[in-house]
Amino acid sequence: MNENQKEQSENNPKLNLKSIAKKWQNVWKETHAFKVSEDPSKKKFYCLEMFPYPSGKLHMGHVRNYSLGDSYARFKRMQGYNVLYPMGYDSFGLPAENAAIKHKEDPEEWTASCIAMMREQQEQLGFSYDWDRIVETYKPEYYKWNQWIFLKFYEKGLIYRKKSAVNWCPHCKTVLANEQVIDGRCWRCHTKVEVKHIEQWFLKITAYADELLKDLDQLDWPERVKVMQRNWIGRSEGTLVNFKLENSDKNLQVFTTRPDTLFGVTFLVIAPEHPIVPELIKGTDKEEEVKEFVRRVVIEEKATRTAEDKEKEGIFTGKYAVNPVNGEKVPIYLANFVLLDYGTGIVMAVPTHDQRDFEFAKKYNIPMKLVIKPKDKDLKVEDMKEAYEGEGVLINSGDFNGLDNEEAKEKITKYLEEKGWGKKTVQYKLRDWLISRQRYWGTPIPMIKCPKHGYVPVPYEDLPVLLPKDVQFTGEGNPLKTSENFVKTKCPICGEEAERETDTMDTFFDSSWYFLRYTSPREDKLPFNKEAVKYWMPVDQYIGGIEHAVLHLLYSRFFTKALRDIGLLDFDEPFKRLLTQGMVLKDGEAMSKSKGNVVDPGEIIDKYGPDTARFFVLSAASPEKELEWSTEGVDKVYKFLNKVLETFSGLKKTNEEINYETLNSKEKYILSKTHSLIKEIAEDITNFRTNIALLKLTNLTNEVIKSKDKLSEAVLNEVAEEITLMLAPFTPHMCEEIWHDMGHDTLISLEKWPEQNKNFIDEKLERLHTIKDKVKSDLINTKNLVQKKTGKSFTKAKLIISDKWKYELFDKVKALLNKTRNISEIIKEIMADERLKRKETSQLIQKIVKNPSLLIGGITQKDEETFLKDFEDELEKDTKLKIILELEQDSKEAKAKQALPGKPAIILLE
RNA sequence: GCGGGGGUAGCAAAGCCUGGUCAAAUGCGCAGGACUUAAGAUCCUGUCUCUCAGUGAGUUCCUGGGUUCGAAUCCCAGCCCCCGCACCA
Repeated sequence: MNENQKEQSENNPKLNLKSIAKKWQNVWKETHAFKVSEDPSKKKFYCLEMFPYPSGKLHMGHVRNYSLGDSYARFKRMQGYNVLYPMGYDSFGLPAENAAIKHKEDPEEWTASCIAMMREQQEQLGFSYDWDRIVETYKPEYYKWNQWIFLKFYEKGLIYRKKSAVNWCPHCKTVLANEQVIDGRCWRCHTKVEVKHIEQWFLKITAYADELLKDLDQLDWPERVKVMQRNWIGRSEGTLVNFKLENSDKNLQVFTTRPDTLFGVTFLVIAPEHPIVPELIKGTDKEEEVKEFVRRVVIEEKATRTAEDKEKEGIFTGKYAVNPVNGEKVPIYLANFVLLDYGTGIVMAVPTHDQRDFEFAKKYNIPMKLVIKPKDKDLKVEDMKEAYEGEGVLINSGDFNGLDNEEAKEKITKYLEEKGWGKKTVQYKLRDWLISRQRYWGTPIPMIKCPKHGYVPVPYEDLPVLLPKDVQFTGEGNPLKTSENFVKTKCPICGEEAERETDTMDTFFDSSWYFLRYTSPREDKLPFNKEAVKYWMPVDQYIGGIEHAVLHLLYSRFFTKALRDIGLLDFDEPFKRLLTQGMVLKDGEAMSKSKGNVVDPGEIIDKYGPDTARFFVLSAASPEKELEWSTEGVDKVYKFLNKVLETFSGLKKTNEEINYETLNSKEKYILSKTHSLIKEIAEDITNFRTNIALLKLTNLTNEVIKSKDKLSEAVLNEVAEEITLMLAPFTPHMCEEIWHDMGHDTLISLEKWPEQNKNFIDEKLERLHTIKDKVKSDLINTKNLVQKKTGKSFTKAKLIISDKWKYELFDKVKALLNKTRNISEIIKEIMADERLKRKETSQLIQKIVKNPSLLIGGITQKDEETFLKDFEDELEKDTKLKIILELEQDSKEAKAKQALPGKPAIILLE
């Protein structure tokens, strides 16, 4: 488009991608086009995007996420599904509170205004949400149900309070869940996390560890997300073994996955912060020394203690334990590499068969004992440079000698169980979910602390416990503590003076069930309406970032299971299918303010309109992969869309029946291609090959536009209509405009996906046209080349489509086909003939056998002729050469030739 | 270490599941042409190597083997890259 045209199209409101967007957004709004309700007569589809934290402005990641979701929802709607496609805001959290501290703003107002801004941008992009179902977690009508669920979980014993070492972020001034600590740092601000020992509220997610693990198998999720969850849950089977403390009747219980090495234990190691340590060393001459060690190691930050390259360090306690199976006396050590919160916090060490124990034993000169011998060689303790962790046969293991070590694991465990010295067990890495937060902007935990009755739940009828307004934001301590009205209350049991819990809930609590709320957002008797949930849930397609692989996605699964066990749900998993979309990059890096490479969606919408932004973001990369932002790419899309709008909006709606027999080959070809695509595109969208779908559509559209003069009105209208329908999920505003212009009075957004007419599909013709392009370029090349070389100019060219050896082949295959249908046999037979031994031979045979009609001419004579005629015209135009097509009339050859047109020979004539 | 995903032309990126229409879509880059006073835009063509007035030949999809009439595609082994988890006993 040149400047003039550009101006024209921008001045002409009809052709302006921006102004039509507004227009159709208003129409959708006024007609409540995307409002849905439960309709048992229709199949439902629940399409969900991870709801945003309302920071006020959309970033490209949001645009990508929602463009994917919206096109999917729109596509499903066109396929006839009753589509639930909602939006909401995860609107509790620190930024609002920080704004309050910094700028003295009211968190509620601040949040509301951020939501308003964000929503406006979402509306500008034309997403087809049912805005009547908006869910905002900071509103009492939502968080009331957080509290309700909290109380239900509490009743069920899924919530408890305990004192433990917790992760404390000094920057956010709150505790964090394990899932929120990444590499020893806060997930939000990346500050190094410290350890604090305080009493906090926990959610018993570990009660569901096994089910959370097992049910992963039934989910249609990206493998890597499932793997991350599996790792996080970290199930391992092993054995608990009791070692007697020497000169005492105390037991030291260890967890091991290698009971087969039990006879090789030469020492025990205890986590330094283990509660047994003080009594163990009390009154011994090692007491001071050990205490000093514990102080040093435990005070060290969590992050560095568990770092990979951290050197193993330990200290002997002076005490011994007794190995139950052989009565051996083994020394007890403390060491920094043993973790209190995994297993029992006490480890049996077998230096010969565990690398860590090996290193530790070397460093502290502890003896070693070999108990497993590899099958193919002998080992000697003195020669060992590292532990032998492989398979083998047991030695030095009493009655178990000679057993295969895998077998020994079971036998030894069984033996321990019989003797009462140990038992089989399962360990998880998953820890209970700490949900207390010492911050203001969250759901108040509905508990009251009575001096007499301890923690007492707030009665259901008193919900919600509202966030007070009269609080001080000082940046120090929990603001809730500053509201006397809030803190001071009466005990629900005795009516005496009591204090409210001032901790609030982790915001991940809010997001763990919001998808249920969407099904019945105004329900006021329960968190959600059971019937509505029954109709809509589970979510059929969930779309969001990978960063929630073990946070939100794990918590929501847990909530679903827990709510099921309370009797509110009757399914096990919330999200059937998950797409984790890739990041949006600029210059190979994630967009960030500090790098200054942020592209603001607002500006893009302003400049190019929403359809361009959506189309680009969907077409530039496959959804799971990273997307590199490209200004030129956006320009190209913009031009393409303008071209489509310009060309298609001049057309009329289809009212003529197409008389297929009378069509020329170009028309048949375009029809065939369009109708093939109807199915292909639907499949591509379903499988999130969105970029491929758009690529195919672009190619087809360009082809149609290019050859529109060769198409009859009926065909052009028909094809344009179908293409517009197929583009509608992606560029809905433009398509509404075109649809309307064509003379339809319906909304294209609510139209049906086009139906494939199989009669229009002609694969051979499509092939023919592919070959045509090659022939054309060959001819032009040859002409240019020859003219250059010879200095002569040519006015005529003769094309000969013939392939002598193929005819021979055809005859032979035909003869053989009477005998057998076995491809291999036919091929072998024919390959025996030297004259026919060619690269393509076997391919041709395959084709013939699969489709014997080729032998009597697959494409009709008429097709061939119309095709060639078209072709002739086109060639002449492009090459300024008169083409003489030589059709050999000998029936057999002609038929073969028609069936399989090869690359023709070119003869130029002066 | 455990687990996941990859390695395709100058680059980016399809194809692989379901082997043959694959010298391999598409985009970028590069080259040539058309249109233009020119630039831009647009359109057309080419872009592994050789050959070339004639349907051509050779060598390719990380490497090496295998299956098959036929392999980018299936199987085995190896090399390399990216990502997640990790002193979890």
